[in-house]
Amino acid sequence: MSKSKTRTYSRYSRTAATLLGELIRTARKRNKLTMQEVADRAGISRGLLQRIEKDNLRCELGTVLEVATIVGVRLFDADQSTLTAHLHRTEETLELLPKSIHNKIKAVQDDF
Amino acid sequence: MSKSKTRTYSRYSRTAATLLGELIRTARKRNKLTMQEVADRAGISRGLLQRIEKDNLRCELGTVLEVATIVGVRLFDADQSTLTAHLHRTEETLELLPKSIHNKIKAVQDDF
DNA sequence: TATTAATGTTTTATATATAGACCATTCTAA
DNA sequence: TTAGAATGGTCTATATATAAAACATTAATA
Repeated sequence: MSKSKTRTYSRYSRTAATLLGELIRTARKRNKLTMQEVADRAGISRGLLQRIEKDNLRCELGTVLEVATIVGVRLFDADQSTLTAHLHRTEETLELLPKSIHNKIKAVQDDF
Repeated sequence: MSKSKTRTYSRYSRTAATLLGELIRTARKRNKLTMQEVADRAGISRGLLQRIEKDNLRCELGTVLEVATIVGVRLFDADQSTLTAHLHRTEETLELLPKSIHNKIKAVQDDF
């Protein structure tokens, strides 16, 4: 259950989500696509696309990514091959890092 | 209901989600943070963070953004002020575009 | 202006993500 | 090596996102 009703998001997350939604809407219009058309291609309802282009924090990441891909908005500003290469490098880096983190001292570092 | 059980995602979306998850995991380890610690800060369960760092297509966009922010992964590779500026520009662009798209000819353009 | 399509919005039933508990396994530090 | 902690995975109840339909409003084109 939890108090998920009161879940809040940081300002950065909210701004990022709003920007992503508006980028999607702009790209859709640039491509002269109807909301219904994009929704059909993405396999989602028009209502959901509505929310994605507005306050899209409470949507599945997968559907947002799918819609973004359809209208041509690239999350990482990179094409498939670049993305794959980036992925490989990240996996190599991950190999070098410890499998698990052990924290004896509960260091509170709210520096972000 | 729909056939959501069979929902599929494009390769680009899957790669992007995997990359995002691994970037989060890498950043978390770099910051010497336990999964439990990050989950607590984000206000989510450890199990959900597990999925976010793995196959995170079926998670809320908001929680993914929140976790990314906490460990220092920036979706748009930009800080708050840059993001806000970008948002304003996008909104100005949106103003110039037509409010609605009218498509008489159902042009099928699967060029992405 | 009139007509038609696109968009905005609400409601309800349903599918599904999430929390939380639990247990197994793997890793780290002593 | 071993003890404790972190991680991986499963299960169930619940909260919530989603689809679909309906209707109102707004905008585009003839």
